[in-house]
Amino acid sequence: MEKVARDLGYTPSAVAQSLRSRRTYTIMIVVPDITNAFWPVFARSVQDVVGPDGYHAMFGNTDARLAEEEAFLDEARSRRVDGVVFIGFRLPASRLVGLAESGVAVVNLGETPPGSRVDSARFDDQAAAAQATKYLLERYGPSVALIYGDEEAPAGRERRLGFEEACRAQGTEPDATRIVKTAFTREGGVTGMRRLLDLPQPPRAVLCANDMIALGAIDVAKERGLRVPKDIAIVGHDDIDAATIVTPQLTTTRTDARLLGEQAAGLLLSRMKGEVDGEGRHIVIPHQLVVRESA
Amino acid sequence: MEKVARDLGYTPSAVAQSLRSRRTYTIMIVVPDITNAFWPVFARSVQDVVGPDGYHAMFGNTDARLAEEEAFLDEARSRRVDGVVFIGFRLPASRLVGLAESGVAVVNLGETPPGSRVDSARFDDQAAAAQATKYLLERYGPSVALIYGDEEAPAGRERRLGFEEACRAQGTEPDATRIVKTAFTREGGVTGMRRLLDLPQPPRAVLCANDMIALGAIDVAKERGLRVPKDIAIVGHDDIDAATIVTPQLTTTRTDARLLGEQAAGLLLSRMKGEVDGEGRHIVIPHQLVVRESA
DNA sequence: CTGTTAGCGCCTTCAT
DNA sequence: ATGAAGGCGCTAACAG
Repeated sequence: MEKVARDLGYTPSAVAQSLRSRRTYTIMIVVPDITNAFWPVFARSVQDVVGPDGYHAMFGNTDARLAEEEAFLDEARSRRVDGVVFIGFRLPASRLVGLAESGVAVVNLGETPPGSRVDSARFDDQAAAAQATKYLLERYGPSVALIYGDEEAPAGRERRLGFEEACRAQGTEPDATRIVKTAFTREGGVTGMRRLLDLPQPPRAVLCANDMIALGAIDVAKERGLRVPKDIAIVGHDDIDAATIVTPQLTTTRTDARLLGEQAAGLLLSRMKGEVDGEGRHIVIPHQLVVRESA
Repeated sequence: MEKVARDLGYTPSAVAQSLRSRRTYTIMIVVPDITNAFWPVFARSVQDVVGPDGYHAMFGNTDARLAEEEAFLDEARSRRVDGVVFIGFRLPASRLVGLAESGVAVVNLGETPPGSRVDSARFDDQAAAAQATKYLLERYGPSVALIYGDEEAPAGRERRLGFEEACRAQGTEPDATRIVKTAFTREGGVTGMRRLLDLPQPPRAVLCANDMIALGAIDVAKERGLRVPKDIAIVGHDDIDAATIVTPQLTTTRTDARLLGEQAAGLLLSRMKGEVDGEGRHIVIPHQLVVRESA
């Protein structure tokens, strides 16, 4: 009977099943841009963890825009997904509380208000930036600069804070003209580095808030005939594949996207399976300064 | 009334709507590995095209394995998705016919049997490889080699065919010892290049079946103190971001992932919206040899 | 124009 | 053991 049906090409409707069972076996992963090398690795690793339990993933690209962040959260609600992995650049994490309250598993990739049912997994970007800055200060002296992107984004703000924290810890008040805000892209790195090198007293070392910026900074150094790190040292953040492809290979902070994904997915899964039901759990993933050639 | 409901936090259930309307506004994108730089760009561009019409995307990573390719197709059936974008490495394209027949919009990223309702968008990999090989032959003489990956994969086979076609067209019978099969990865490029350089008569120029292989090949050339392209010329395929990050910048065939995505999504969308209903349409996307520094 | 009803496909419950 | 019924939440069709 069942066999006959299956031979006839019958497949049970997951949507009817979902309506009845109130489970969709669907999660939604909302990231700024799947095109940025970090996120595919992250997404893949989340999928690899939840897949064996029958969960499949939908993706949202917000481009770090508020409207998109809200739209995907609404979509997640509407579609009755079982879980959401979210990283908000504009939307306060508090906006996730309601979703979580309504029974969907929510993992936020960033600082998260305690006391809710929202889980979180994140890196301590401020500490990472502080560590990298300290490394630069000790090795190349007080003439350090920062190129970073979007101030609104937690990643941007935290890394700037870490940079300033490390400067102050060494007794150097961070110099505003040496903190350049552009964009988290290679092009942003080009712009930022040009601005720094055009200063009356260019810096000896530059912390870039991510590897793409660092790549652009290296482009400019080469273009001006400067040797890295001999004339100017450059540090990135993320450790994307390109970090070992570029010459000189990039010294950078490794934030392991795969590990973040596994941890986030673990939190999500345990909640979706009902193994956990209380208050949010919060994981900080360790980072690591990888010293290569550029500083 | 409706306003009150919405203020109370009510959101219509998309799953009930789907059951009723028989439309899920969901598409499934099945690729080998979202972690390979080409696919995020492709996926993003598909999403950007279908998103405005309310469609959202699920992703499947097959790792080019038959079981996964089948599993995701089954999942697509079961979930009653409105459309599928599929690239099969193991599964014959004919397996898509049934799905398409049952009313879901299907776009195959590869050669596709005519006479079905399956649409397709693809590059002509054979022609691309032939063109790149011809360039190498004209510029560096008959001593050319090929490093490629998976023979089962259409991309692998077609590129090898193109290489051989171009050799024969120049009157050189392709030399089997100079056709190395490894894997479509940087590591595969390392392995392949070592094998070629250890030959009694190493080649003067190497066609790599993708950029990752070419990156590995460049690693080996550097490690052995060979200058690229002075001592050995290297050409890639894909034009990933890393192609302009590596030194020397890679000469490669650009296959525009964004364009492929837009075209595929266009085909998909027109069918999902019922604007088209007949036999499959087939698009071949133009490629382009981008000459940079490595050859 | 507002209100009721039936059924999308499934699964759990209850009855036979 | 097999079978029938009800309802998950929605919307199209129909009635008042």
